[in-house]
Amino acid sequence: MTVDVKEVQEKLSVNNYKMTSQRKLILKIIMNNEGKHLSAEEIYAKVKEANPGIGLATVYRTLELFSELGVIHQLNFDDNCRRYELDHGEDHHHHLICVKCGEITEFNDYILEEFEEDIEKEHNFIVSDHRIKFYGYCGNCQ
Amino acid sequence: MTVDVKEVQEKLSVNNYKMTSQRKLILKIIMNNEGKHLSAEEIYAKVKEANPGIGLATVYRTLELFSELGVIHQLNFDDNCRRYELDHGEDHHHHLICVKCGEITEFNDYILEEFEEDIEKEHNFIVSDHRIKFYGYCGNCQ
DNA sequence: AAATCAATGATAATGATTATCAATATTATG
DNA sequence: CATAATATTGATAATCATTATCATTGATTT
Ligand SMILES: [Mn+2]
Ligand SMILES: [Mn+2]
Ligand SMILES: [Zn+2]
Ligand SMILES: [Zn+2]
Repeated sequence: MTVDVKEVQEKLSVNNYKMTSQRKLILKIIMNNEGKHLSAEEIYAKVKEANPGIGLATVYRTLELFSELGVIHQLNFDDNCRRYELDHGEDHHHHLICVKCGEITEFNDYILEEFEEDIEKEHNFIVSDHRIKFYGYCGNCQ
Repeated sequence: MTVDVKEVQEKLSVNNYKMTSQRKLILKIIMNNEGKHLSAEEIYAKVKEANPGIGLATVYRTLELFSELGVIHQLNFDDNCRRYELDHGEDHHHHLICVKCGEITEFNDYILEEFEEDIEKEHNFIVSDHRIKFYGYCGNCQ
């Protein structure tokens, strides 16, 4: 379930998109910063280090495109900007959010299988994805 | 765990805030629209019906205040505005989000108790709250 | 090479939220 | 009661993340 450039290239071409140098760079930035949950602006800053000519609009467009293709997905940590991380499909994780310092910790998801089935039956709803956030106090902030 | 006006009045006065007519009206709008997950603008529209003189800023301020006091909490359904609902403390619920039509369905939360304990031990994190969203297809959209 | 289509960069526009500030209401004080 | 002090409000301006626009550039096809 690890994402690699080749796989994304495939996804792009299947959908008649091209792997441009800008898109490749943005992808690499995201891959090299797993667990950092970068925002568009933060990605833009890093992207400019490698290619100062790149435009902010391209970053936003690429993030939108990668989201559509399921390469990445958006996160919301209540800090009024969207954040992004690679979409690892099945073996995904969720987040602990420290309400004091804002630190984000990841934890693996493994418990919701049977719960999903209950939900599907009880509400006639076909679950395709889910997201869990725990709020509380990290080690430093207790 | 049902929220009522008197209780909120108490919370306000304990923290040296006053229950003004505007605040009471906004609270009632939210209480009379349980399950609707109104945004600030939507609340503003309903508030104006009863009191056309009220300002949008007051709505935002009041929502902020109520959030701080734990009377309500924010929701994010990925539609680029914040939505609000009463905070029922312990007996809370979570949301199913139809990715096709956007319908929101509520479901009760009862499974995460033991999971929380695991999390707390494994990550040295004291959980105070959590939020779950399931994405998928509602009955109409399957 | 010319024509066609996709992608980009610069920049303007949008829209939700926040900040400002003068006016008004409420409470405390003499 | 009158007045000072404080809290709240409404109007409006500012902010800032995100989107839209559009001319330019790059790639692909004929
Ligand atoms: Mn993560
Ligand atoms: Mn709800
Ligand atoms: Zn912390
Ligand atoms: Zn639906």
